[in-house]
Amino acid sequence: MLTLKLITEETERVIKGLEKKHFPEAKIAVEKAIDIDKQRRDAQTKLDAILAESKKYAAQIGQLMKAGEKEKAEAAKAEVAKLKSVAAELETIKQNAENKLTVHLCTIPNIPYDEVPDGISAEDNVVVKSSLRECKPGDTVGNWDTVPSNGNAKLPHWDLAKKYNLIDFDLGVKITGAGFPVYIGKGAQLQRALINFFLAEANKAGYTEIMPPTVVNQASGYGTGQLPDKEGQMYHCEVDDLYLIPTAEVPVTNIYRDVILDEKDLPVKNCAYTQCFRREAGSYGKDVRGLNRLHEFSKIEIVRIDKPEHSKESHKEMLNHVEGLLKKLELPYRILRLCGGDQSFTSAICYDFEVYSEAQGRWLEVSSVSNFDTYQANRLKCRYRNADKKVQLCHTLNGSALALPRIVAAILEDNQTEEGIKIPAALVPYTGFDMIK
RNA sequence: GGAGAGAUGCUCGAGUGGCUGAAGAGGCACGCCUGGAAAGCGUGUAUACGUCAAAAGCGUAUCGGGGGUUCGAAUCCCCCUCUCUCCGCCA
Repeated sequence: MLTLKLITEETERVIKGLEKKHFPEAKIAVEKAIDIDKQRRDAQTKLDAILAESKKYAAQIGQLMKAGEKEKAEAAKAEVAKLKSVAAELETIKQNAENKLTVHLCTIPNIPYDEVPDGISAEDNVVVKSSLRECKPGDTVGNWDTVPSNGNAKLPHWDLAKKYNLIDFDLGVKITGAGFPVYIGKGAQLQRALINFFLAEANKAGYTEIMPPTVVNQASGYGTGQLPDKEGQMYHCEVDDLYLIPTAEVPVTNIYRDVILDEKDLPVKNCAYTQCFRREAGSYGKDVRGLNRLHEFSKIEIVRIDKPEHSKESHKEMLNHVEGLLKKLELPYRILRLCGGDQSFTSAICYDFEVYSEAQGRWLEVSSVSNFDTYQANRLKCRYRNADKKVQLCHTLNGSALALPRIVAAILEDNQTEEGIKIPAALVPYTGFDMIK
């Protein structure tokens, strides 16, 4: 959530930012936050004064009792009793205001950086780079050319998966349900190879590998912002009140919940492979066929915690890392800078990576690399002590590097030949085979 | 799952109702001392919120979390969480 300091000190900038994100009634929301905060502070100021007074009485009573002045002590007790009833009232007001404020702040999204382009929908996202052609300023998803055919990509991956017996979607339905595919033989090996490849690349780039739990408690869900609003998107184990993680971001970022880091420990660079679970309630149709949208999938996530003045540099490094992966996999890709309206609730700036699937005739999103500025850290209470010993909020960043299913889809579709499916050279040391026949 | 013990600051550890945000030790930082270092000596060493234009200062809260008793709680009571020991079960 946004800090109150930012909202009260830079109100206009916050409102403008929210408008860029096409958040409805930005001004009202901001004013409401300021108003509740004022109620909160008023209550605390009054409450503190009363508590201070009753503390003084309490100390006096102690002295009087020792001195044996019972009557005076009783009189003081009566005074405290009066103060206490007022204090209880103020305490309730303060608590209510605090709760209301937190709930309200959770409904206000992060504000975008200046570099974030204006725009409402995915059509307005700016294409900043592509492996297919030079990009000019002003290139957007909406005015992007159609991709020329490479001539050999005919079958979509769900047909290829069947043809080469790599993935059995029906078997997944039998065992669990739609969206839980069963990977078989070389299909399974390809998964394992990709996981190892992505982890090895991340390790090379200096990320510390973490293997976290894939089930988390409520506090963690709140920490990274999945709760309360995206509750319906997570699988919930009700008996134990635990949630299956939708991304490794949740457990890995929550390592730093309620933590004060030392400046010398920054940037923190972690990576993690986990299975990810998403209910994807309400998404059906052709866009979700095959591997395009699953309830369970594998993903390698990179997470960084950094000091504010270095986070943009960190973000750049993450973008380069992800781009490097796509280059090594020889997949046609493009990088989008998301516009204000299409950006996620919590990010200050976000780049999406898409790979082109010729057989499907569409771009598939394979990674999102975001800088959350202090938005997530504020909720997490992830802070660091700077050189002046002052405690301040960190910046948090994360990105997929990478999510497997759509990468698998693209590898299968884009590399299909008469002889079989060619495995990208960089991956062969990990698969142990260079063709799927 | 059953029985018992416990949870105090960066760490260890004292504290069973009254200036205790918390003794003492260690660590760390800074200063003195030294040719340099060690030792020694001195000083400092939580967070949040409020107040203030701001800093200083001051106020309030916090001894696993929540609630209660009391004029007053780290200390007493209740609930929860976690850790340890023993038993049971088990990859």
